[in-house]
Amino acid sequence: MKERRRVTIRDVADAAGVSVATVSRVMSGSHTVNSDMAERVRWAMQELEYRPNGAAQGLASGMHRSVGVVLPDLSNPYFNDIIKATYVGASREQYRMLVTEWREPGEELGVSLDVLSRVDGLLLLSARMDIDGLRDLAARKVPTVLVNRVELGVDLPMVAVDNFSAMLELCQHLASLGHRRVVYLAGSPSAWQNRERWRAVQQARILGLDPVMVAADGTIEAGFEATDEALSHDPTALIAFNDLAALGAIARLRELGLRTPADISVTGFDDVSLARFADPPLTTIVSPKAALGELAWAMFEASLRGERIEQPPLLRAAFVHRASTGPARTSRSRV
Amino acid sequence: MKERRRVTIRDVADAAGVSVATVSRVMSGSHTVNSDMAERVRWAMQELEYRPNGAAQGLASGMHRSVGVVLPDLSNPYFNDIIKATYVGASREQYRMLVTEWREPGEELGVSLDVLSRVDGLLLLSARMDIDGLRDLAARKVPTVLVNRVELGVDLPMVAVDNFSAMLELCQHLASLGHRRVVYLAGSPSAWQNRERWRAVQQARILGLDPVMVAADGTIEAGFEATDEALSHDPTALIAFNDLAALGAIARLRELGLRTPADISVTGFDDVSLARFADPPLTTIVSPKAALGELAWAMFEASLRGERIEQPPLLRAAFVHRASTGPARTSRSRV
DNA sequence: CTGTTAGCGCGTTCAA
DNA sequence: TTGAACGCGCTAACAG
Repeated sequence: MKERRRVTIRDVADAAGVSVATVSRVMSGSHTVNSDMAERVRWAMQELEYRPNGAAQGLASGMHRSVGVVLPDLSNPYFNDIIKATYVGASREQYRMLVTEWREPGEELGVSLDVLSRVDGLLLLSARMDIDGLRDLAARKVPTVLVNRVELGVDLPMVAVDNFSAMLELCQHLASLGHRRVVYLAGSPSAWQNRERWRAVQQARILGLDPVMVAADGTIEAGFEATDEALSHDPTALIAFNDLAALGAIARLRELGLRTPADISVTGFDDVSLARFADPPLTTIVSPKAALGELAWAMFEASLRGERIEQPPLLRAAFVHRASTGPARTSRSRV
Repeated sequence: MKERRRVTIRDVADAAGVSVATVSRVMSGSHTVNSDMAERVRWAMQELEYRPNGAAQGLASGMHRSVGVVLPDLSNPYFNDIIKATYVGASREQYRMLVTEWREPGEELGVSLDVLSRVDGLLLLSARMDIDGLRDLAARKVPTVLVNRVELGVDLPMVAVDNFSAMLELCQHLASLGHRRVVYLAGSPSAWQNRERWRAVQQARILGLDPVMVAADGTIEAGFEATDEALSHDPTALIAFNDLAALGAIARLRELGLRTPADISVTGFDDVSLARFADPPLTTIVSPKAALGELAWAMFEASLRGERIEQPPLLRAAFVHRASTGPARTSRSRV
């Protein structure tokens, strides 16, 4: 295992007794190469343990064979399954994944642009930048797909779950259990998914629901902390923005001596892997995270090839009734 | 938002009426530049919305300003906090993060090498490749730090948690509660952390524990499914490789009508964010995931600068007693 | 089918 | 202090 200078295409060419162009050709799988010449080249590459320099390839060809993934928060486990599915697609095509989070709202566009010189395009997960930002990106004609966000009037391929219908179905479920006074534990106000879900909850007035919104932000901690304020509205059910917030809420309710669902029902959204193992198992919406990731990659790939992409329909998310919801308790003051 | 050709350093130079070299200098913060010239350049960069081409910078300077993060499984939320902390450090230094998982054991080295042509170095999270692989990497003299793995005889900086001591402390806790017959729900056999934790559990024989190992793999599902076999050994406590497996086990126990900890105690490891919100809240080990990520980045950075790195001591992980453990039930057959 | 060569965009000598 | 010119490693014409 001796130390060695980086071996370049030049070294391979010399070792094989051919030109660098030929080496480049066998790498790209060009069929216009004499087969035993190609064999010699491959042998030399093996022998020298040649690894093409990605930066050089990118600079010369304009293709980087990597995709930029931009998301709000790396620590949020919700994105894991999406990223995973995307990664599977990407690696199948020998693509690498450059992951960036932005944290500060307002940094999102900057971060995206920054990474643009090292990738062939972008996957924007749960983008929250304003429409102008999206338009800016769209105008750059760089393959970019929006995941978990739908924005009419922006010329970008997008893939998202039908949050509205799913949430409405969940509300229907609650209504049928006799719930009326409910609190929506909100996600980030600037998140499209939050707006859709809240829109559905409001729509559910026609089902008899009487919803109030309480701010949180889709983390366990936020769900935990927002619960006290939620209870001040004397609800029979808590509709959390997502599973994490729901889990946090349940933990707080337990602390307060309130039983779920006997005293109060709680619903989640997403069906993270823990949801069904929680106590009680969470009534929630199964968002097709893997499908989302796969589809996002597929659209990205199509976009790379310059194909004109037809907008796929919103992905359906299934409602699943587990044990965290039950009949509304009859209206008497809580414990 | 008109469409436009990529603006290069040339454009900036022209707009500012200077040479490209000068522009390059102000970018690198060279102090040998006339200040109003520098000002003009900065103005031109602003005006043209100039973004240096990363690939070109990488090619010219030999630095890619990005780090490769290699891990076993993107969907495992355990890594989120580590990656997050690493990312914070990296982005502070304008570094990007190229993330890759390997899935198939045996692909790890290949994946690592593959990414090496586009990054300045590697962060190997919970690496499971064999020593020869590590040595191969070490011989390449590329900045590489091992996270969650310690391997004497490999010349690579490494940072890890003191799994052994922490697990021993946890065992001490169980022993003091009168537990004797315990089952260790194992993680991946090739994971260093698993080996360390199991080693500690075995060591705990001197504390009176009588441990049996049952295969699992550190996921909720695996913990859930391994529980039945674990019970066949009639333990009073389950020591799970990590929190996820513990949570899965508890879910299964509940299904079986066994109460935690009244009928059987369960411990986790890591203290993922859900652990304290679970029912019952998990007795576990708080691994300093953020510190791990920060330290990993710091060591990587030092390694980049060519500094000789002194091996830091293992990070201490605190034991935390919550409600999933209690006195061993007196020995009578289970329900 | 193969080799020569001109860039890709930028960092970095080396003179001036 | 500044600019001209070379080279980083590779791809993609263009010749032959």
